[in-house]
Amino acid sequence: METRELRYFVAVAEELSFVRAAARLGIAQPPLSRAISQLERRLGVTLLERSSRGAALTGAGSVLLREARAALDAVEAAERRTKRAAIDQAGLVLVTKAGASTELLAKLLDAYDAEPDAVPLEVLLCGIGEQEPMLRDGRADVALLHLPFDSTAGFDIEELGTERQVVLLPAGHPLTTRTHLRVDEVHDLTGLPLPRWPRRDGSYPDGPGPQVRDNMQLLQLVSLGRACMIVPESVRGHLPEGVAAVPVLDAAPVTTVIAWPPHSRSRALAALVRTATRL
Amino acid sequence: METRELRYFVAVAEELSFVRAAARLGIAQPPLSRAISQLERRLGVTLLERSSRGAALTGAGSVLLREARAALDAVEAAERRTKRAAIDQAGLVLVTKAGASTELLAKLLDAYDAEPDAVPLEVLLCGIGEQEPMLRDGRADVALLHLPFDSTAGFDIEELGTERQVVLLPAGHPLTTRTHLRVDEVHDLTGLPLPRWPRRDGSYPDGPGPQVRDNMQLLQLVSLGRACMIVPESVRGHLPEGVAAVPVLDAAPVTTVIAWPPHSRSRALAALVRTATRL
DNA sequence: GGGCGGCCATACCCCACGGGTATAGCGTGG
DNA sequence: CCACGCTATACCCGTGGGGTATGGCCGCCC
Repeated sequence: METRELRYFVAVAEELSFVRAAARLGIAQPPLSRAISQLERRLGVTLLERSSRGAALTGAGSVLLREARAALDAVEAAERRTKRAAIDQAGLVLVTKAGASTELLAKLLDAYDAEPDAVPLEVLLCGIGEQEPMLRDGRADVALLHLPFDSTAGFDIEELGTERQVVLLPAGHPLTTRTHLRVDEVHDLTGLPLPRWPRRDGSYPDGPGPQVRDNMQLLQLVSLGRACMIVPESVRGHLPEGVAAVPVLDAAPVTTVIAWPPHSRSRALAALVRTATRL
Repeated sequence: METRELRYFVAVAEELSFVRAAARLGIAQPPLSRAISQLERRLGVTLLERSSRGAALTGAGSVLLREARAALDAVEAAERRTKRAAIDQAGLVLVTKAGASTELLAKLLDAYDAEPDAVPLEVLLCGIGEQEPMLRDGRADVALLHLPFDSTAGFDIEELGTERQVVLLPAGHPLTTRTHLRVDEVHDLTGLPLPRWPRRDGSYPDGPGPQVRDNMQLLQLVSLGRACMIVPESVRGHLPEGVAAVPVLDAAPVTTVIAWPPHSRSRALAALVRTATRL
């Protein structure tokens, strides 16, 4: 199988339409139909059920969609990492969620700068759930992830620390006088729904609660009395006016891990991980 | 980058010769030279230093070799898993080292057969270090690995158990009267060297000790008084005549894990893992 | 030191295949 | 029942991947 075939199939499988997929790929529809037919014939497998109103994935097609995405990520990573390896002063790219583990990140950057074989370290702050694909397709070399929110599937990891969670409430809310809360008490807060975060495709789940895209929005909504949110304890250091935090004793503790693609052989990465685990 | 280009590059990088690589690929040498040149030009990176006596990898070339192997494994896995998904009665393929964890494996097979959503389970016994590539390129769905010998890099795992290690000695050897030994005592056994196992490419490391390829050879050599070997405790149940086992207290304990490729969505696999962890 | 052999690059040719246009077949909905 | 939208088929063209022949370069051996 050639990567071109995989790209074509992924386009069709995602669009569920040969016409739209062809447009997205910048080619005409007939060659695309032919390419997919050839792929099916070579594999000896039916990947799509065609109808006069589009296409639907078969079971094998769903498998190939998942596997093809992974394979294309690997190819893309190969290209990116090779290009970067050719640059003399190539540093490391560290990616983490904006606003998370700021304390830890600052300490890590400081400590790493003091290391003997440190290289330039580029810090990339991204949104929810974007770190994993970046690590997988080579846009980043290393990430700070937060269990149980992020998946570490397929990466090497080291745990850096665990913290309890707190609920962010508007200052002056009755519950801010409490020394601690339970999860079910937080869910029962009428008038203070949990916000809705975007899914990977950018759409929002249904339900009550305001739609938020980043931590600034979240903090503002909390201070306005429109939402509450359970977050790791470490954000307490950077709370704006109008937002209070109360520990939630039975919320799942959050573990911060440093993650990198398996089989890495970079000295610089090893030094960074070593530094992180010694913090 | 197309997989054809990656296959070509891997061949050249492994052979360090355009002529031999072309022969291996079944094409003529000039098209291969051209393909690699095109790849380098498109990447804007020099991958190989040519000389009149062959080729040598640059730094970027080594990176691409590693990454290309991973990417090709992913593509191959995509193809294999898609084909298997199209077969109705596709079962699971479990791979483990021949002669290891026999006890555990037997229990697992029994227990899994009793599961409600069990599927046909094919057991593949392979040699040292072959499980990881098989899992990575889709020849197997799940593996029993043994830490710290096998690498679990890039896989999802669950621990199944830990056991101490014993040293296998010829029956009648003076040390067989001891109730336990230390690692340094085993290494000092003159006349009973540790055997040499093949590396991934099939060659053997230098040093004393007989060359062995599998457990049968090993046991025979031990019973002949030509070698000793530190192995997990569970092999004690299947020792032939002429081989004795003595616990080695400070040898690293061996952890058996069940491992599978990340992002699996198979019910059957989930059931197998669940069964294994409940043993 | 010169001829020789092995290796990679260049030059040139050919055809297979990827891509384009035109159009047919077909199911659906107004 | 027709019109629309989707996929499949037919046919053409050009690129580029593969082949052979050959040249240049370097180390080796006589």
